[in-house]
Order: sequence, then C-alpha cells, then structure tokens
Amino acid sequence: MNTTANQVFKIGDLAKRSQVSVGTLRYYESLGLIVPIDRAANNYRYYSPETLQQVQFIKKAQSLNFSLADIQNILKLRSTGESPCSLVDKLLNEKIEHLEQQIQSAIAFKEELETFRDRVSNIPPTASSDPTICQHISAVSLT
Amino acid sequence: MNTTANQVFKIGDLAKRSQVSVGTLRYYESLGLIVPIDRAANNYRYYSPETLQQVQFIKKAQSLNFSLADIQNILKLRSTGESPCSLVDKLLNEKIEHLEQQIQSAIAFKEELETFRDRVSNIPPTASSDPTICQHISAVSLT
DNA sequence: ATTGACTCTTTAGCCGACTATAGGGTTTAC
DNA sequence: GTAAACCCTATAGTCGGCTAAAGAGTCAAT
Repeated sequence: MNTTANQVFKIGDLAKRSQVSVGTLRYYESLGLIVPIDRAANNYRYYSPETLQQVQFIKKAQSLNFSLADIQNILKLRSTGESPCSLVDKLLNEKIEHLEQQIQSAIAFKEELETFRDRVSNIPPTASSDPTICQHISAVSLT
Repeated sequence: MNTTANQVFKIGDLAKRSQVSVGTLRYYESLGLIVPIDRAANNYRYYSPETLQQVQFIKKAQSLNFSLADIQNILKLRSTGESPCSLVDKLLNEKIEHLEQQIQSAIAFKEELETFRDRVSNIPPTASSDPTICQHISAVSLT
C-alpha cells in the first residue's frame, strides 16, 4: 500500500508526524481513542490524516490535565445522541476552576513564604544561617 | 505511655488529627519525611505535636503539585548548610510559572472551544445534533 | 535472495503515591 | 482475663500512562 500518495499513514509515519511513540499509539487504540481506517491483509494499521489531528487533540487535552479517561468520555459521545461539546465544556470548566483555585492557593503560599523568609532574614546571622529555623518556621506556620 | 496529657501521639492519633492514613504515615517515614520522636519498648511510634504540623506542611505542599521528592529535597536541607527557603522559593516559582502557563493555555483552549460550539450551533438542527460534527470540528481545529 | 527496517501480538515492567493483606504482638476497657 | 482495638513488619497490589522485550511475520532495496 502506498502510504504517501493517497495520504494513508502506517503507524511509524503517524508516530513521526505526531511525535507520539508507536507503542503509545497502540496503547491509545487499546483504549479506543484512535482507530485505524484499515487493517489490510498484512495486518498493518493504516491511518487517515484525520487520525493525526485526533492524536494532536489528545495531546492538547492531556497537556490541559485531561486524563485519558476524560478523553475517552468525550470521544465515546460520538456513538450517543449528546453533543460532546457540552461534556468538553463541563470538563474544561472543572479543570479551569481547579487550576484557578490552585494558582490562588499557590500565590497565597508564596506570599506566606516570602513573609517567613523576611522574618528569617531579620534573625541575627548565626541564627538565620541555621536552616532548621527556616524549616521550623515553614513547617509550623504554613499549615 | 500517656498519649494525651504530655502531648505525645501514637500513629492512630496522628492519623486522625492529620486526616492522613496510618499506612501513608508509615510510608512517609519510609521516605524520611517524618520521624517519630520515640520508639519505646513496645516498638510503637510516638510523635510530637510538631509532627502534625509537618504532615500538614507535606499535605499543603502536595496540594500545590509538589512531589514527595520535592518535599524530600526541602526537608533534606535541614542537614546541610543551605537554607531551605531558597529551594522552596525556587520550586514554588517553577510551580507557579507552570500553573500560569497552564491556566493561560486552558483559557485559550476554552475560548477556542466556545468558538467551535458557536459554529456548531449555527449549523442546521439536523446536522448540529449529529455529535460527529462537533467532534470533528473539535478534533480538527483544536490542534 | 537476503538484509534491514518495519510491523504484529503478548506480556512484563516502571514510576509515584498509596492501599491492602497476612501474620503477629500490645494495650485498654469491661 | 479476655476481647476489641490498636500497633508492628513485610510484601503485594492498584492506578494511570506509558515503555521495553520477546518472538515472529512483512516489505523495500540491492
């Protein structure tokens, strides 16, 4: 089978183009995330260019903390009556909310830490060079 | 040993107060994250109240995406000359930067998604109720 | 026709952070 | 004094997301 002229990829081509390993692509298939268009007599997987887009979608979603289970759920809706958009949106809103909480918490944590650092720097040199002081202050106060 | 009057906890007490399971506490000890003050004749672990603060510190750091290895590194500095504050600060800045990147990406992703959702909603009812269309648009365009 | 690069399946291993289980000792309350 | 509730160690299992290895078939170029 010609894998360049008529835009059909073998798994190695797809791996190179998507920067995802062959093993990972087979793993994704085992989860139902991607499906080859054809499985000819030689038993090789052949993919359409759309699969490349699909893999990039998976990678993008993953980079945004979507689990493969989340992605499975989104893709599973292809076979139901519901539009995946509402689920994607719901999941996305959850992720964004979680991220926002985290970043707020991280900012607060950092501010606390800076306070402690300043407190430590006002301790006489001998004492402030003792790491147990910073450690102790951090451990006790950051809770 | 009296575990209430003189402020010494057994592992179960510590577990209840910190909301961390007994098994997890023993696991933390195996990583050197916490150390009991005493290991009396009965071989039971006994903890000072400071350990509770320490566990809460670990949990807080974890909730901010610090790995136990990160926390190990921070705590390890107790035994070296360097103040843990600078490492905590470095790790924290890395986490915050990562989170900020993620949230920016998530916001952009959400905006893209909303655009696609709107695009789908302008497709005639029969077509827009076909989930493969939203799926397809998402898969192709969100990369 | 052979070599090397590719492909296939199946199975096993890895990492982090736990959780569970087995088998046994200790403490505490009644 | 006995039974429940606690503690101990050591080992194994779980989950997610892969990666690696074994053993075998296929394809393309020379």
